[in-house]
Amino acid sequence: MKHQHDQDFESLLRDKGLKSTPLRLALLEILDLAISPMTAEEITHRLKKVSFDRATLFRALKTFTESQILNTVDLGEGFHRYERNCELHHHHHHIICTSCKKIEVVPFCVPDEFKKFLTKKGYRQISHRMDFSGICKSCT
Amino acid sequence: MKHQHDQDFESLLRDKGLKSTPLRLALLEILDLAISPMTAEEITHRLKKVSFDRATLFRALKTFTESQILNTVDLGEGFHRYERNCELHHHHHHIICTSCKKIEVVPFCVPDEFKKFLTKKGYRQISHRMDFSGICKSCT
DNA sequence: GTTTATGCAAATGGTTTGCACTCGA
DNA sequence: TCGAGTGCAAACCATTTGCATAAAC
Repeated sequence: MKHQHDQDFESLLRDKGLKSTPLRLALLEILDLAISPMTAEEITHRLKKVSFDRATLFRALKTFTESQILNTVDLGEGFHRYERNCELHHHHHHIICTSCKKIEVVPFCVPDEFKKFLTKKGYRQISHRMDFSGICKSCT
Repeated sequence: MKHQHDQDFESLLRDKGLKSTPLRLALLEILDLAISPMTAEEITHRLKKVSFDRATLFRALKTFTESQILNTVDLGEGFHRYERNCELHHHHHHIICTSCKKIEVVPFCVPDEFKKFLTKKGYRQISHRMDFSGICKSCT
């Protein structure tokens, strides 16, 4: 499985009705390779090559999230993280090490019964958030 | 089951090594009666009778959370909510209606296997967050 | 009399917005 | 060309902090 090229990113943007710009392509390149969800600041550091404005970055992150190109991840750190949202890498949850901040994907999701229960209670369009934290092996 | 009185709150504070002040007592009174976790703003409204400063409120909320008198709740709204943390009302999770913002407690928690799995992976002091959102019956 | 809590004012930090300009399609 | 995307500067908003004063124990 090889990485997507700029060309793929361009068609991705086109499919979503978004214009292709240097910042957006660079953003997709970085996030496509990321193993863990990245903060705006981490992204900024990796974007040194491309000139861009902070506001533009946040606008792009927001637009991409709305277009389902990215997921905005909240791990209770006081800021957001962003990750690619593609078929290879769909809905999942994380655990973050409270010491070294390493983030891993966790291989389970909220049990179906929970959703069923809430549906019976009359809730529609239910979604959930779940994340874990702890001290990882290396930090023990 | 009757509500705690100021006197009980005073001993609660004493037990935690905290000083008893008008604001703190008023805060405990309000939160002890609250059915859902409240925002700092909601609390401020209910505190009209007592004069206090915003910074002091946040300091009290922080102190109380550190002393386990309160839980700080994050439902991804962009601000925090606070709720009493007592034996009658321990660890639990919420669902918030995305339309009317009503919050309910949900009668389940993350399965034990999840924690076991993460423990086997080498994680210690694991904690979790889980919350739901959806459109409630009344808002359908 | 100490220690801790409070008020005031100013700062913080992530994120957003208004507006004029620029660039991609 | 024409609307979407960008840069700049300023605003936002929940929360925090420094510091001097005041209240609790």
